[in-house]
Amino acid sequence: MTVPNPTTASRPLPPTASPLFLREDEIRRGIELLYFGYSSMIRGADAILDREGFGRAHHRALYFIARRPGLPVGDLLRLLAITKQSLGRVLTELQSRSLVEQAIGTTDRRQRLLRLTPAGTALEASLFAELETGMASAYGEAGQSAVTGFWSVLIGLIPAQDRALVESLRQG
Amino acid sequence: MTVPNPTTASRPLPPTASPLFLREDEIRRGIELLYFGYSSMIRGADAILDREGFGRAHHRALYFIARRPGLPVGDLLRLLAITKQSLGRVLTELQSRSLVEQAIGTTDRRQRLLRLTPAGTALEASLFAELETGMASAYGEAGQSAVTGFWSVLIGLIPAQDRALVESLRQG
DNA sequence: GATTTGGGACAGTCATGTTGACATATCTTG
DNA sequence: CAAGATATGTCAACATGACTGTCCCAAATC
Repeated sequence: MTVPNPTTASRPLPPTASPLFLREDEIRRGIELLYFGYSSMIRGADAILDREGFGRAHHRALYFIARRPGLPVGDLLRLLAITKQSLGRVLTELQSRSLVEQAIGTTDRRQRLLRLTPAGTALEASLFAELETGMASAYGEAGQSAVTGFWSVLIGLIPAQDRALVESLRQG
Repeated sequence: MTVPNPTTASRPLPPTASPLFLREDEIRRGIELLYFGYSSMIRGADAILDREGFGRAHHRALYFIARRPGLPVGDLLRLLAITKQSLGRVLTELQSRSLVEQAIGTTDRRQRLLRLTPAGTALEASLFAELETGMASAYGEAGQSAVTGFWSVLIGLIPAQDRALVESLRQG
């Protein structure tokens, strides 16, 4: 723990409480806004998913395959941080609905490279549009420098050894 | 929809694609960092929850009761945005483990006002410490102005009619 | 007195995660 | 080339935390 231990409730208001108290409130505010912001962002896509008979797990798979066409199964597994069995069920469903297809890896023939079919691309685009609506208006309200701060705090939340994985998604 | 519809993949690189393309990448970066940042933040508490035989639903209930001692069940329901039945099970478990207790409402005797027992306070404090570790170091790395931006983008993600609920948690 | 509201409880279902074991194809290395 | 490591898929069994729908009681409000 890099910080002294502030207990939560009924602190008896010591004379010098103010900075520590404010800090805890700032931490709690971050926790809460992150929780509600995240929940709000994904809520928009849920109606589409329901209509299609899918859940959030399907959405996450579609999202990352859209983002990185040709993604091997193992990479997707590491991104989602779930077990092979959980992912397997989701991928089987997406493939049986012809939203995702596989190709044998070129350099490593053990790999199955995932990509969206045209139907999958269309569904992912409609899901993305839902998220985008909220995110774009939040960016617009907050302004560019706020967006930079938003990113940098979130990056700081990700353990150092996981950051490369996230950065690997970036545009290129 | 407040924005034109940018489709995701295989856009045939029109001459003026660059600004739109960059914007989509910025939106996707926000989506991804929010997903990974949120996941990273809560992952720390999971080990404690496992050890106690609880799940994230219990954590969320403990968190909000700690944050607003004397919270009525209905308010907690609105914060968590789950059904009464789902919350009921969680509260029953927390009460049977003597972490949460109820009192009859003073102004409205139908209400059940929730608060943590000393044991509940201790557990919540240990869970909070896990979240705090990550959040405090992310704040420290990013700096105060980034934190402000972080908050303001997240607030922008929350639908206007829900913001009052979130703000009602603030310190006071 | 009638209706609404706050809370609780029942049964049943579903989505999504888990563990552990095992199979197959392919790549890498001694 | 043989042996081991890796990428993937698949099975059974299970846990959690959501859901819907229905019903109930007590207290507040009209």
